[in-house]
Amino acid sequence: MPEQAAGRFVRMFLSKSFGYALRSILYLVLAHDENKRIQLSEIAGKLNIPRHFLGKVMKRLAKEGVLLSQKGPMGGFIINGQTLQTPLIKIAMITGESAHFDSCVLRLKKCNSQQPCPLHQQALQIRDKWLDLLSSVTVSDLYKKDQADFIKSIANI
Amino acid sequence: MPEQAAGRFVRMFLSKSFGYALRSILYLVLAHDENKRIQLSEIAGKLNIPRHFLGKVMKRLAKEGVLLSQKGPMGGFIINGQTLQTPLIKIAMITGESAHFDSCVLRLKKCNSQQPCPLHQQALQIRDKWLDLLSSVTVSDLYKKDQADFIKSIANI
DNA sequence: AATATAAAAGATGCGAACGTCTTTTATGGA
DNA sequence: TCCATAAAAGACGTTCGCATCTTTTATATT
Repeated sequence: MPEQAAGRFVRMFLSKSFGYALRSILYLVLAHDENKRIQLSEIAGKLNIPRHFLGKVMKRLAKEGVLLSQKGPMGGFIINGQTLQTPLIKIAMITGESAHFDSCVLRLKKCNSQQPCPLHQQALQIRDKWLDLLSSVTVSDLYKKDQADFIKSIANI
Repeated sequence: MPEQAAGRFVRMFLSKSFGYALRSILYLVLAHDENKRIQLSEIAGKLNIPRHFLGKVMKRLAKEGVLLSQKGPMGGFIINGQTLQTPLIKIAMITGESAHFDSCVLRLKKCNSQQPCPLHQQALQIRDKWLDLLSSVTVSDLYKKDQADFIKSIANI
């Protein structure tokens, strides 16, 4: 089973909004200059993200305290004390709007912890690994690990 | 992070079509009677699956050889020699129509094996565990493991 | 051969994630 | 105080997985 082909049939990913949010946050982190706010149009332009769509994502991030926003002339977005310490799972929760997660990965209706399907435990373990990973990794972890490659990831379209 | 809440924000599941396919196959396995074909309306009715939608799923399964179909009076669906040996990943591939899987779980555009993002390896490992599980488990494995609970899972809505 | 049956096939509709456009609100500066 | 700027907010459009309905094709029975 070629990895690329198989991946198409199993969904294990985050929303597009999540990707937009993460890349925008990293952009703000890299471009951070004390007191200088960065505007939506710059972020959307540099990262090639639909501007108005990104506006909604950024609004939610600001509302949740992951970053700061300011209206008006010289306004824009800027990181705050929380930004670097934000775990990825928080960004996922802020941007994730899909409410239809079935606890049984096989979609068997009567499957639960009391009456688990044969895959229940193994599937839960894998999902928990995934959640643990997103919970343990923060924005600063990403920023630190391999910065050179990272800047490219962000700046390039 | 409560497990149930977190699950809503991370997508790791199979399509509805997959669930319909799997449950229908298991139904055919359990209800199997030499030479007696089972009709779409019975399966859809018993499993509470939209009939016409299931028709398309079953058609694909038959076309791929996972089971047999026959038109006309006394027609219907029936398992064949392959059915029990079918790994779940095959059902996922047949029923999976989502073609938009990004190799980078963080949706970073420049992330690949040459230039991996900080989560790339860990995320791939988790995804591979998930793919391995689906590749190693066959229909007969599900059928055998805990049959009593299973029949309930299938027969109940 | 004619008929009834059941899957195959195709047209159409729905809802949610994703995306675009316009209007409103807040704010720094003239 | 007025104006320009930039985010906030909300209306509207698009796409795709999911679902429904109708028509066509194949086949067992008469």
